[in-house]
Amino acid sequence: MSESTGSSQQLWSAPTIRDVAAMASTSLKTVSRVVNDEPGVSPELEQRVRQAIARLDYQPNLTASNLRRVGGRTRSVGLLLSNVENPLDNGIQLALEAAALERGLVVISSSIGENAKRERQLVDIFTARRVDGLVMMPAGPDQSYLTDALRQRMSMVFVDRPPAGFDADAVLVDNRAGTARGVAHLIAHGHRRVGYLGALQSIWTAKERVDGYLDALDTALLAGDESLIRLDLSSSDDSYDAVIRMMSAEGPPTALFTAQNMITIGAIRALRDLGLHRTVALVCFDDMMLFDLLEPAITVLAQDPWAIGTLAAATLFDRLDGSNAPPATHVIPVTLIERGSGELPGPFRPSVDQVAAHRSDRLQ
Amino acid sequence: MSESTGSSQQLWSAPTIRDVAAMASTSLKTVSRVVNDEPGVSPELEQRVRQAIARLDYQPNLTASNLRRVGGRTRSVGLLLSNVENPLDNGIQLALEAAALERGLVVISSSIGENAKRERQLVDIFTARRVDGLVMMPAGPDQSYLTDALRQRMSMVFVDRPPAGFDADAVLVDNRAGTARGVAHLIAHGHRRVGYLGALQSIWTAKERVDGYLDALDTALLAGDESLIRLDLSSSDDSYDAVIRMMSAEGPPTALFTAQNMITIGAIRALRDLGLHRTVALVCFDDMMLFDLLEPAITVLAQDPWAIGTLAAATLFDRLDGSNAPPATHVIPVTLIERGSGELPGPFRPSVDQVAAHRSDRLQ
DNA sequence: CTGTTAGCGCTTTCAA
DNA sequence: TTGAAAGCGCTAACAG
Repeated sequence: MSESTGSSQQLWSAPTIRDVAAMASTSLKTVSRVVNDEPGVSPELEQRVRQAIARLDYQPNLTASNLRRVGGRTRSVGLLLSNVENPLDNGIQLALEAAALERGLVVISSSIGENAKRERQLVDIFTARRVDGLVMMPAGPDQSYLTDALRQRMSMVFVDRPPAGFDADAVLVDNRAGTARGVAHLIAHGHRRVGYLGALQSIWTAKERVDGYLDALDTALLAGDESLIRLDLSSSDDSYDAVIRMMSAEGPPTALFTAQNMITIGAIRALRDLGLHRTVALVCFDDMMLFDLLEPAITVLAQDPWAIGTLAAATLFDRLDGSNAPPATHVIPVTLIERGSGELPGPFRPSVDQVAAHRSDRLQ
Repeated sequence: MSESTGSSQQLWSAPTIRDVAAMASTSLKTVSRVVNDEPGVSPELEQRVRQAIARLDYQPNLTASNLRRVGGRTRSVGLLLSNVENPLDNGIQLALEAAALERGLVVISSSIGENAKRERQLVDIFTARRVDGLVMMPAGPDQSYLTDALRQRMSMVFVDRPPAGFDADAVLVDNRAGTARGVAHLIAHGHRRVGYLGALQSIWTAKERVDGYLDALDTALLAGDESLIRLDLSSSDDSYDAVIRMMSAEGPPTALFTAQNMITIGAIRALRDLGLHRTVALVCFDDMMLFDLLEPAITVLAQDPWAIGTLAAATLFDRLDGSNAPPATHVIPVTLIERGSGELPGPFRPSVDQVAAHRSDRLQ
């Protein structure tokens, strides 16, 4: 341990376990025992060691200890999200951090965006740091670059989107059934022309949701109409434009389903500007703060980020504890929250049957 | 490198640099050179080594390499936020992650909440992991547990709140002046009784903001009124109750200033329920998505999380690069965004002078 | 109870 | 251009 000459920090080095041992006039191993609360150190010696630790302001170097420790675990887990500014991602991060802290793990996180290359780059970085486990929301179309060999050293759990070309645990949401229910809700309220505004089709959830929309049309024996479907919207501005155009065209929809929160915001703006927000019904995938304070308040299919994050953490920890069960996929339900925008009536008065059918569906 | 027997992952170990050297029939050091792009390896040998790396799916162990490397940097930075679900925290995290990635650093993050004990616990955890730098939003009232010795090894930058009892770089926001400007805005619009709803006084920003409120009253030669001030609100429900009570009491305010986003949400709900949202003016600290879509739209003092995070990152990197300048505090301005709720007129018609004064103030 | 020796995976130093 | 040896800070295995 050398003193700083006062210039840059590199010149100063942290006290090591040797410095402590020297100051306490004992051996390296004894200090190690004290630091790790291992038994077999006399109270007097322990006292001396603790004093030396305090005096030197010694902090054990966890990365060095992990190197030799059995199993070589770093007690860290990686988290690869799409975008920390998204409420779903936040909730998952918060839940994982809470679960990890309880277990003495730290979370290393980074945002991928929707970029396959960056996904691989970040997986490499995390692998090089030897995280014990990885929770990820994959961006790329294919995860076959992940190998079984890698899985041996790093447990992996996918959230929100399943892996492709690689078999692993996943915690998903019932995008398809949820969307179908939301669209059925609009149909039950008398709508026959329901517009659909979807996100980038490269995203798995986006594809599932369109399928759910088509399912609902099928179930109601309604024909799909190309002019009512706009996909690959990547911002609220995209969505704004799409809604303006769709509502201004021939045979506009009487209701809209927006498949993601940024798209929803653009749609709300557009409906306002057209003066149609109290006329055209709206159901959205993803809840957001303040949706309940808009007029009309927004009817949504709400996901449960905390549940997703908590289940992902539990699944990961099972693997870390040595579970060898075959990979499983967990699906978390979404909740339809009726607030007004989705209950604006359509031109076809709902029959008692339809409403009843819808009600019983909801109870299920 | 031993094969797995198929049970648990601990039995399998990752290929090491030795395995690669053996397979390429060369020495350890040569492989190291190839991995680190050091010069002095013949093309043929390099080729052999790269093949072995690919065949073994070798990934260098970064933590092991950092152990011996000069300076001993782990190329990681810690981020301690208050709450990842807060938009300000998100923005800072996103900006820091982006800056860190560009520099080849990873970000280890965790949320403190408003708990001083947890703050220290997390600082210890990050110290033990030898992060090169730390960006933190302190929760506790005192950071004197941080030492100069520690600073030598771990650069520190505080965001949103300054450290107490320890001198370090900080990136703050002009909470006091910003709040004063927001309150002056209400006064200029004819209000004399402005209610104030504030967060936990244990939080530095909360204290600054009350002071700003009092400053504005002083400047306008208005007397403060205890019944118009509610502090230590910790949730939107708290805020809701406080507003209901304040508006139902004798001599209610004609305008409100809410000092934080959750408090704002409670206040908006309360005003709605009282049917006063088009009557009582409202200016808020912190912007949120959808504030512009409420009726009336919400006038806010907006912070710039990206600017805060980017500046914090730049400041931290300066230190990592060896800067020894005395610690500096940077203050980022807030922006008043007029949207309607803050421009609802009060009982005292503004004089031309007042409006003019206010306008020129805004230009500054 | 205490200490010694070896070695984790890698970089450094220095010699060939 | 290449490699052997030493050692980063710590724990494991095995002595005393």
